[in-house]
Amino acid sequence: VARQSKRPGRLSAQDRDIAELYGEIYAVARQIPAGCVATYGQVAELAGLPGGARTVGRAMKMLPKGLGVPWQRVVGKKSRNTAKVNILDPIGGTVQRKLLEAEGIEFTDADTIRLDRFGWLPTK
DNA sequence: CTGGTGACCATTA
DNA sequence: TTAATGGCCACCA
Repeated sequence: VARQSKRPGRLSAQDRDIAELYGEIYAVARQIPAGCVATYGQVAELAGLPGGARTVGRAMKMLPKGLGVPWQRVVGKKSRNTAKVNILDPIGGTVQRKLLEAEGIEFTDADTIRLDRFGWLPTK
């Protein structure tokens, strides 16, 4: 199937446009209540992007300031029941932990959060 | 187009 | 538990 020679409109993620995609991601992130965290994969799934965790990460990276999106509440997954803040990240760095602690989130380790205590349970 | 990169994740050893 | 591997998908050179 020689379909790629045309480059129609890069519809990799179904038929959603990129801007709409990021808008959806930001909309989901805004729904995370203070004092809770959600994983990248969780946000991706709620935004209609199963398996698009990296896309969420990229959306957060390019997040414009002043949009009111609580980026600090989107964290990486460590194990089945824990999430982690990447302290080594040059963007969020240690700032993310301070912001989360200011919202009442407690760390069980230098970079670990227990999801059974602070994980966001979406109100289906 | 190709190839490399990464605010990720699941699986395997 | 950690480390390595493969997959994922948008972005960039």
